[in-house]
Amino acid sequence: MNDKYIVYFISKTKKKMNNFIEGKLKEKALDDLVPSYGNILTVLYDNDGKLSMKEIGQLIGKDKSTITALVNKLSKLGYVKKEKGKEDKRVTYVKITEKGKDIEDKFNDISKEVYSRAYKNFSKEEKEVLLRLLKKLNNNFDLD
Amino acid sequence: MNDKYIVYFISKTKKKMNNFIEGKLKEKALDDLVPSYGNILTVLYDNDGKLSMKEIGQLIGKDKSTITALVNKLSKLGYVKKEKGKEDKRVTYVKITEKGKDIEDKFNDISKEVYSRAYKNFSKEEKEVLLRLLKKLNNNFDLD
DNA sequence: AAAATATAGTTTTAGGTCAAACTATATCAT
DNA sequence: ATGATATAGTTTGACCTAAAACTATATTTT
Repeated sequence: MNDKYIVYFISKTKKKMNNFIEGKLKEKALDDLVPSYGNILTVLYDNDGKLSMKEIGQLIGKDKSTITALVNKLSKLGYVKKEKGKEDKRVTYVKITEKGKDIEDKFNDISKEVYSRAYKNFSKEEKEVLLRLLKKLNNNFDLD
Repeated sequence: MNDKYIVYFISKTKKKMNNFIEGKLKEKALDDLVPSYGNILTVLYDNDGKLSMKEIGQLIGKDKSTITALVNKLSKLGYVKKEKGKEDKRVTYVKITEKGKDIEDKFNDISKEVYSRAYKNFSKEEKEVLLRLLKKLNNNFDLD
């Protein structure tokens, strides 16, 4: 087993996690949603149902133009709505709708399923080590 | 630090690795290439410069239609050429060209830079643990 | 041997993602 | 205060990726 597999495994794992989440969304009849939309709903749930476009981008780590595309889609589907800021008119706030709130439980279930699948057969210690080393790996690519 | 960050970190790390490789490709004046093309060249270098489309797909973990697109691009750029199989006419072989061979050294350099950056400040033991746990994580998403 | 099935690859179509150029608004410098 | 700069978002265009439908060839079944 060679060092070079790190890139391969990261990439492969990411794809598998995504596929897993997609499958769960289908199971729960949320088939108009895909994982990236889920990310946005999740950060909204975690932040009183309201965030600016920029904040969403920072929280889910995607480019602002991507956020525009995703939020517009989510808005068209009725899960969120956009609202111009009153103090600062450059800002656009994204607010969760009733329809969006209605599926929060399903999302939490999926989250739990993802993490329990991910950490199957992991001891508490292994979980901590993996997360610590992964964070370190991630930080290594920040230098200059 | 919460369990749920595992998905975020995997995803973030993947993107950063990709950006890093892209930067290196630009540095070395290989700006007509992007990381996914690099993967194909790398597996060709590792396999006597000749593989079928299907084998490439299995080795780099991408769908066959993606392989068609990438190999066609690489072929248009002159780094590889396609050749119909003689025994089995369904098979298409991809062979590396002289131009493709010429940049092998640069690729190996980039590989080394990626791994040494990834494992900066990692002890030998930490490397092994990370790879082992990552592999386990990856396998967990295979179950049924 | 003919029909059914499997396999390799391509085409089509669609979606996520980002960089760059752009618009609108806000803040800063002088 | 006004011109320069910064910031929030959008638009456009490009690329990677994959699913589904399709073509061509090979293998298996009967």
